[in-house]
Amino acid sequence: MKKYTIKDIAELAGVSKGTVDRVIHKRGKVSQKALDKVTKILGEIDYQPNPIARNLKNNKVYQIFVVLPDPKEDNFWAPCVEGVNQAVEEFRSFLVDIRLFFYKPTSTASFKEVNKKVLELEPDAVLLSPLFHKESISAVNNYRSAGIVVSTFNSQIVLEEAINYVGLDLYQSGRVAAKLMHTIVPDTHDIVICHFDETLNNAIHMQQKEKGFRDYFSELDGADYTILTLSVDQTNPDLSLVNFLKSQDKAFGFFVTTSKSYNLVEMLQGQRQKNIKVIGYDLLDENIDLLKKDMISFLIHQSPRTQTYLGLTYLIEHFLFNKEMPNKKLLPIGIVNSENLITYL
Amino acid sequence: MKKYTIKDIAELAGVSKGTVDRVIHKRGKVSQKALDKVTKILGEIDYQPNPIARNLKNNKVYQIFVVLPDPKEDNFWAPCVEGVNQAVEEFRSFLVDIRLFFYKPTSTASFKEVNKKVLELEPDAVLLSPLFHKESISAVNNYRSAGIVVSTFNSQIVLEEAINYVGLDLYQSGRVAAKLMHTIVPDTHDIVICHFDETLNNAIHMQQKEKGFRDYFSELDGADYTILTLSVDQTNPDLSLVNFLKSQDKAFGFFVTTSKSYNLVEMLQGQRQKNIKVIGYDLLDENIDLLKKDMISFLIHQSPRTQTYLGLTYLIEHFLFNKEMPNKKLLPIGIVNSENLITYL
DNA sequence: CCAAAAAATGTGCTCGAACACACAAAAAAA
DNA sequence: TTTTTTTGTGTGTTCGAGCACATTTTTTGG
Repeated sequence: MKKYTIKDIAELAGVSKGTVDRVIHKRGKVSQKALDKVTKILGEIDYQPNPIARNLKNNKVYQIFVVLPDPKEDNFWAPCVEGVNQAVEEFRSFLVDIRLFFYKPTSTASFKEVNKKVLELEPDAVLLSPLFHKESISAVNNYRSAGIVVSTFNSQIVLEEAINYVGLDLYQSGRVAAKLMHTIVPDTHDIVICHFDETLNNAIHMQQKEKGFRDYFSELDGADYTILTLSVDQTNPDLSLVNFLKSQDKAFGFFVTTSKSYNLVEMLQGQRQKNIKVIGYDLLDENIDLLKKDMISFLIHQSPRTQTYLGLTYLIEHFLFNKEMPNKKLLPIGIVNSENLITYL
Repeated sequence: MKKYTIKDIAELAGVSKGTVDRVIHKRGKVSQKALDKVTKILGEIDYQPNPIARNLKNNKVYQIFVVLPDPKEDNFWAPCVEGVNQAVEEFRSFLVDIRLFFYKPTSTASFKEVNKKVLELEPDAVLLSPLFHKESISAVNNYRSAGIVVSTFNSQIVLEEAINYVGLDLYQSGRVAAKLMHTIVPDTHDIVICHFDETLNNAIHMQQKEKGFRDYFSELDGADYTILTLSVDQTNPDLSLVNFLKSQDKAFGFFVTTSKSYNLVEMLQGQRQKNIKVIGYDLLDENIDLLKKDMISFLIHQSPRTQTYLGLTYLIEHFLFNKEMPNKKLLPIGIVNSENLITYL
């Protein structure tokens, strides 16, 4: 349990702490004889440099910038800001400077602009929500060539070199929804996958979720579900399919791939159909309300707050304490009903 | 964003750092004039002592001992040990010494003995699983009068002074199970609450869960469920009620309040009754197996691994970085089905 | 009024790692 | 052999907080 210091090693090897330091950091200027002596000791004991002392001398304020959509434009991002604030609070007395940068979730131009600005400010690390796939890859590459550490959250992007990611396995979350649907809805119901979004930003998101959902049912045997896909552009809602559904007296199960379940429920609420089950994503106030009223059966929790909080924590502890960062942290896919809801808030 | 040091304050107030130190730590021996000057500056700026520098001088190896049931006796505790190991790994290079102490979950004598041993070793903190209520209170009091910090996990005990706790709200977890049962089982089914345990250690546990479960249904209107309670002593299983259930051709929903769902399924599997739904606790291998086979509908995850990991993290960061410990950390009540299972492992 | 006691204040060292710099020893050039 | 250069080694300082101890200032009592 003894913790060795550089001084201890120096004494054991019969050299000075400067020499030990040079050996450890491979700074050269060490004779073969001295190198052998120190290497021998290092092999015998388990030397762990004291990360606290190391950082003390460093005495550098690490700048970590968080880039994400403006929660005023889409409330889904509000908990992410809370997660950031929690990290700020928790590391207030440490030498870190965390700043928030918002972009418009509907504008790739805004995304580019904000990333350009952040790049010019030369932070030590960026925690990024890579909403736009192509632009994100280019942004990440820019950061990297400037020697800036990049972590991502909420949606995964694929790059040659691994990139840190904190978030859900979206494909699997689709499967989770499917399993829940299968549990609460018999195959006499038709199942509708709903894509709700202002634009097609979330295209990859939604595709991954749909794929998981459909895969689950196609792997099923002994059950015959009909599964439809419905895309709704919120700004100009094409109600034809919805109207069709309303006209039917059939029972339905809806899987909403975005946080906009409440929109679907709104659209359907004129017609009081009893045999409708809705499964969606995210604990927005509007969704919570409907979950409590049993008009939504389950919500899948993407833990937005935890995503930014954890992402930041990993970065901070990496810089301050030389801790290793997991390069992929997949969060538990939370199934939320009206009763475990409060434990997630 | 500027981080002030004692030296900064000393210069601003026109005194020496020694005087500032005496003011901050209220060590006295300071004139009214100097005190006023320093207090004024302290009021103007936001001084946060650098926790890293503080701890450097301290240079103390903190001993934190974990007391929990032997996982060899009850496999439920194995993930707790993993959580401990994760914390050990993560803080390897810090000045902490974490040790495990096991007691027999069936023996209060063993519990007492282990706690006595730990008390004599005088650690700085103890993370305790307070399985036996009365004995736990006495153990906690002993630790406290010896100036040892105590945190608890997995089950809550009530004391005059608040005690740190990391774990589930068990009452609420009962309600979650009830909501799930209500979602998947119509009121033509009878519902059976099953208490499985070797001894009655878990009495409080199970009572809290049962209360939550029953409360949910009694608050329900427009549905008429019949709810029975079945206690099974595993060492000498009284099968009378089980036999009764088998003889019936009715459909049932079972809520198992312990991790022993697999025992129930075992007992019932002779009679292939289709209309049986089981909801239980904990991701034991046996339960996981049945969850995948759809013979258990949902498992409630108590996050044993996270409980010890978080409990330790709080203690370590409290000692090393003067971070505040939340005195009650209620973890999310995880609803697990066959698809989100892997995200919890 | 002055010495002694008491109170107030400042200085200096420690913790461990990191690195600059000074110095010493060996090797190369004169 | 002497003077440079090169290479190797050790010493000393820094970071910020905390506390022991030395020093200065003020107060008290004879």
